[in-house]
Amino acid sequence: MYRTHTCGQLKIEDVDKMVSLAGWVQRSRDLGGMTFIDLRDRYGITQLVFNMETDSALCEKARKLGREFVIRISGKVAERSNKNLKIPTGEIEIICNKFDILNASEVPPFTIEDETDGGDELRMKYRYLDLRRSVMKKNLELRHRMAQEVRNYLSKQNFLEIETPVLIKSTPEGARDFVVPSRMNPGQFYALPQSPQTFKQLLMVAGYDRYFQIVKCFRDEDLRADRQPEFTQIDCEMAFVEQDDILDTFEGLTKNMLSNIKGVEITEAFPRMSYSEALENYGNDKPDIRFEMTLHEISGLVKGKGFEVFDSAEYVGAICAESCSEYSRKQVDALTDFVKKPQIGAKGLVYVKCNPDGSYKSSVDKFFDQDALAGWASELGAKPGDLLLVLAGDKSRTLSALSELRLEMGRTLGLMDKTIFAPLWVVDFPLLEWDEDSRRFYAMHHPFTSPRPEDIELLDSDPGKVRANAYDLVINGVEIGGGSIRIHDKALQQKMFKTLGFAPEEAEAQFGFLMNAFRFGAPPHGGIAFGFDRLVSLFAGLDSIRDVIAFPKNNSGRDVMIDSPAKIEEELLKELRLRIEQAKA
RNA sequence: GGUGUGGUAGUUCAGUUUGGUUAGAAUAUCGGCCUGUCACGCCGAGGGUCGCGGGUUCAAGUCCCGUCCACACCGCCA
Repeated sequence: MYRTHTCGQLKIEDVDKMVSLAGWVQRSRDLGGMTFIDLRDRYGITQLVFNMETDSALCEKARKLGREFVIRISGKVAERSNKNLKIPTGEIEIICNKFDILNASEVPPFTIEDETDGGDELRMKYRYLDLRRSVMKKNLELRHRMAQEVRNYLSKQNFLEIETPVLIKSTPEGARDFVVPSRMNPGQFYALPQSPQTFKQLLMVAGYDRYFQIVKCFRDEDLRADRQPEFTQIDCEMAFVEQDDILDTFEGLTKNMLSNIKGVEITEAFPRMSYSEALENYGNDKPDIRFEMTLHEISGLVKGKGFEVFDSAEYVGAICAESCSEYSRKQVDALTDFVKKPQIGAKGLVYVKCNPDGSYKSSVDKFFDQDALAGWASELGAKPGDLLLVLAGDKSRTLSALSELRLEMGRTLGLMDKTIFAPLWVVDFPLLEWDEDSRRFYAMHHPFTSPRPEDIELLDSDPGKVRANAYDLVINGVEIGGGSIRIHDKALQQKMFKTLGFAPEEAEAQFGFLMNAFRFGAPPHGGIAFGFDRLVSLFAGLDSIRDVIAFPKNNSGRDVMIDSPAKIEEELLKELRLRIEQAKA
């Protein structure tokens, strides 16, 4: 037996017990006459003590132990004369009488501490060392507990966890697929699922009316801090339900998780906001409602005063930053630079300082008198001491720039408290999105999303106006999940494919399996999927999902630890009947 | 595909604006001293392809061009 206890286990009650422990040398403090060693395992840290007077040979040996050596020790638990109340085992130490080095360690390339000196790249390359740090351990423990909580909650609600295949087929629409060549079927490829979408719908047809799965999904698109090529979803589907049934069920799940994991009790119902409301008031479809500072259109108030920028703009909108009227020239310039960044894309920024004395000072005083500016302030509900920030231009770009500006101000003013959770449902998404490049409509959610019944007739006349039975769960400005009521009728599904520009044969070839299933009694159904990595990182208070994934990939989709993706043997290519076309020099 | 930031000791960074002596700090490592430390302390030492390639110059970490890598973002992500 390697050990009798773990390094987080022994307490003052265990004094005088003879124990053995195994773990890693976290740090040693060599005082000459005696040496202390912190021994670490998954469960904690226990201090070992070696004394020259008691056993000089053993103590000498202990002095030579380096960081991250794996050792096994035995000794007697003793009460410390100087207690360390900062750690759970700080009242005791082990007076060692024997130890073995199970494995020595080279000096690690970075320190294994909460505040490590290692940069991201190095931590990724030696991920197994990074994961030894207790902050990373906490993240993975949180992830585990959250997964358990999901399984418990949904199982109690009669959901069945059913696995779906990973080798499936590529379909048009949506993200790029990762593909896997088939050796037994030369020239043909499997695709990895972007989500188990069609399979869970087929499970509904099969009568498994409540399905869930914590499942890997794959999308071959460019990455971000919150996007990995492979990521995990809490994927669900329910039959014989309407939108409210799904929202209620997953609102329950979310509240339960917040309560049991974070100790955050939310008693009232999550607010529901339409997609168009979200755009008008927040400038995007995933509003962070931890703070107000909503967008206000003031086009009507500003036109026709001879200020060309406003007169020629499709949309003029503003936000009100509370208590910022004392902003210096430098601070306003910094905000102007912020909105003029290419990613934001505004041409400039107009400000109005609502001075504490009730007067107004703006960058457009030449065109607007005090009364006009007072009118703007009143529209935005601004008080003396506030600062109005105004952007103008074409509507969609200006809304999104105002949204970015609002978030920037929220960050600056400290309004984004990570311990507050502000969830809401965004509903009534458009069914379709026009794409200018390919001159056709695309499904905003996916091609199986049901239009709202009252909008179905618009499918022929004005497809862009059709609203979908689709919904997103947004928490603190992060899109945590989304779903929809699906089409369960063959004719409507065919009509949908037609609107998306699929020829009937094409639709049949790509999605015939689903439409065939709809011929045999498909129940009304719908579902939702939560981004599990995002949910965990939100609960952990992190901005990147990489720290809640044991072995993530970098910005370019590479795993720098195992160095993948990588070339494969010529022999293997041959077997797969694949030839690599060399990139042009 | 694009925009921005960065790449200097094992590591994290300063130094680059304005080219000029032997490229610094912290931390880690190694050696010495130290019997109650817990981020131990004190003394000392070693440690550099300034990402890579080219150019300008008497002289390049510093200026110019190219390139690679990392990170953040835009496009993209049903």
